[in-house]
Amino acid sequence: MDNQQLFGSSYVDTRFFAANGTAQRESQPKARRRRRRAARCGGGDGNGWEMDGGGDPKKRRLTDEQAEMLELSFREERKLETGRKVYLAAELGLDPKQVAVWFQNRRARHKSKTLEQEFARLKHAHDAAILHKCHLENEVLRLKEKLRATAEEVQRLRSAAGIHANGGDSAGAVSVCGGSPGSSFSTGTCQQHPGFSGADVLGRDDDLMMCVPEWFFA
DNA sequence: TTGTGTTTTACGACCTCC
DNA sequence: GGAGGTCGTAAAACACAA
Repeated sequence: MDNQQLFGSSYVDTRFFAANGTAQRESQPKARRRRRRAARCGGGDGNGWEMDGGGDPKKRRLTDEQAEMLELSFREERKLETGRKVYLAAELGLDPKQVAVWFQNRRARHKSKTLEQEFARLKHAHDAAILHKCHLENEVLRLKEKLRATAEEVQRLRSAAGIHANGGDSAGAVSVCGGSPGSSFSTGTCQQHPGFSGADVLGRDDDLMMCVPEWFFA
């Protein structure tokens, strides 16, 4: 049967038929499944229906051709107006209700697949964002360590030169925490080291104190 | 052969639009 | 009110491993 004749020019884009030979099915297992079924059933019961051993007539499997034509029509237009439904039903030897149900189920499958793809895309973006965050946190730690070493070096040089802190200039001073490494970057009590201002390079002291993740102190 | 998981067909309930 | 939509679900059809 000629495809153009089957659907009418108003319902089917001939591009789909042109691609029909290589049209990719949704998945390989489905194609394999249909092939095996066709081989077993010998292509149906002669009325365009495939029923296994007198199965429930209310649950009739569509033939490959019927399914394929419905698929092509679906790709043309996902909504099913009355005219097209009646036309497809007549041409395929189906009940219009079956055509409607097939389209409903097909839309559901399409939506499910779309959601799956969207989920995968968002998950990929999320994972990438997490990775980037980790890199940034590592960079912060590296810079903080560098700052601490520099401050210690300054303190050492001052001590060597006999300069002692007098607490005069607190504005813009860099906080260097004494004691254990655990308290080095905490917001706990800190000594002020006047005369050294890293604020122009590193920003306000508070910013430095806020960037360290909690797990660093665990 | 059978148990199990997946896909397809069908239906009912409910919603929206004309 | 009727037609067609989505959503959730049942059950048949099917594939496949054990």
